[in-house]
Amino acid sequence: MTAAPSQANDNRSLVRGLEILRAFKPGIDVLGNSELAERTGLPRSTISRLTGTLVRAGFLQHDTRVGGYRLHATVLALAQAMRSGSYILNHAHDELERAARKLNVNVGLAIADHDDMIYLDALRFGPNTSLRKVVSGQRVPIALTSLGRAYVSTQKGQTLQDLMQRLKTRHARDWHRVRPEIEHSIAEVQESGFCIVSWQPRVVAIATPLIFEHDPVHVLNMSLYTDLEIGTVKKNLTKPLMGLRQTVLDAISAARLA
Amino acid sequence: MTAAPSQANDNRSLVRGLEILRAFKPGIDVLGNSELAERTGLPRSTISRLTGTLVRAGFLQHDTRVGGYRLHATVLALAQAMRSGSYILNHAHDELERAARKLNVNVGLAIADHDDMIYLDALRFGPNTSLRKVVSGQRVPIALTSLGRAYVSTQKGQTLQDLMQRLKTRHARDWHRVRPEIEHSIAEVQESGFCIVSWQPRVVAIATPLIFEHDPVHVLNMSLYTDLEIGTVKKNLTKPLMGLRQTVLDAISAARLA
DNA sequence: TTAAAAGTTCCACTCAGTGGAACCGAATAA
DNA sequence: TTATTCGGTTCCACTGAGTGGAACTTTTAA
Repeated sequence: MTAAPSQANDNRSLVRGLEILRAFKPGIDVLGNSELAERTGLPRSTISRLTGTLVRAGFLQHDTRVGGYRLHATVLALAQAMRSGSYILNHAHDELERAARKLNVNVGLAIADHDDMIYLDALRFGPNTSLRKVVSGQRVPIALTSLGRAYVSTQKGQTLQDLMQRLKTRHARDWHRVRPEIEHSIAEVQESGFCIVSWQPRVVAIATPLIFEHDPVHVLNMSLYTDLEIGTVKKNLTKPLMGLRQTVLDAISAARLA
Repeated sequence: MTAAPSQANDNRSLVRGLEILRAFKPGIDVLGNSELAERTGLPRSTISRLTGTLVRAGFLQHDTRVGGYRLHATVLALAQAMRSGSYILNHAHDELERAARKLNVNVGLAIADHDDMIYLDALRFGPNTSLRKVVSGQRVPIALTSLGRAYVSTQKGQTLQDLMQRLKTRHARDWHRVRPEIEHSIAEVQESGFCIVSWQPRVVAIATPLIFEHDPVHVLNMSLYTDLEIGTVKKNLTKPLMGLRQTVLDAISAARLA
């Protein structure tokens, strides 16, 4: 998994504790001490002590049924704090929702983390179009998604080199295929401001970066299940996406003046 | 704020790092190093090192505009992992949603943390009844809410003593008023399985605890904005709440057999 | 019952982390 | 302009917090 870049003069125990937390992902709900020891490569005694601390601090809970740890609700409170503090998200949300409803497509806003993009907000429509589900916090790989590639296109110089290097090591197996795709997307963005990717069958996604002076790059996307040709989707979604992009940018710069 | 119970042989740096993260809450979006130093009582140099590590680990981001730190999207991913791993939440959610829609009231599921309850799930109806908002991760005080008091009613012996002590120190100022209220709620739950509280004007809430063998106590609640007398609300919501409670319990024990 | 696995506790060693002080740089005041 | 304050980082000598191997305990599996 994501090779921990840990280095420099980082606080060792803190990094290790956070590493333990990050070992939990959707699908990996419960982890025992020895499992954690395996994953992190740390001695069992060390893990035992750290998990103890994490439990007392309210970040993990012990599930006696299965004899392992789970994330505790404290992380929900943190997430809530994060979301409520992101003014970009706050000012964009209503517009995203409006667009999603109107066009009946999935609309998302994401930000980069390591070699993933993380959704800050995602409005999803299932097969039954009226059902709406809001997902945030989901990770998707930078290298394979429109979201991620739109992000890559905003990077340059050494940062870009480093990023590409990370992507290469993560997708070593099929880098020969992925790399030109990424480069194609970059060109696409530079030319027209967005890129289109279909990384899962029947799902087509289109994304455009939002660049702010003092904030990290955000990326906006739309996606849908469809049998249509990618070209047709492009024709249909380009204007809405770029329109939404402008709306969001306006809303935010307007909010800046208050 | 919540007096850190830190003690035992906890890993010091880890506790401190987590403490920094927990310093962010809704309304406190940005914190600089010196502000953090003040809040935590740690020397500035120590804070500086820890925040550095937290940034490199992806839990904080530096906002150059205001010269401070914000929580980073990694915590969203953690929250997502936590939610998707909570089988109680997963099996309850659809039922909560159904009930909320049908009755047009707010429905929530929460769990205890220190002297707060944290919503795992909360389906909210604004003044315009069709608008639905899903909030999770919100904290509400145990001592003042139906949610919290229903939780207190499930504790006993030393655990209860400790909890009450914590509540007392937190609400020292009006403990003389709060304490009998809590005790009233406890009696209410023991007698009829739920309690009713109105801790904000025009908001009445009713809550009932869900107890599982190997899992922490969860609490289910319903609430609404109303001008009705509390007795009327009680009459209207008791059956729905206890019904929902049973439905959820059934759904979960059914899921256990799979 | 025995064997294996998971978890905790112990303890001597040592280096990771600490925090005071000095230093830097930006913003504000004079 | 220069002085001052404030927030932040870096330095460094000190030391006890944290480490990890080994021993021990508990649980699970066979």
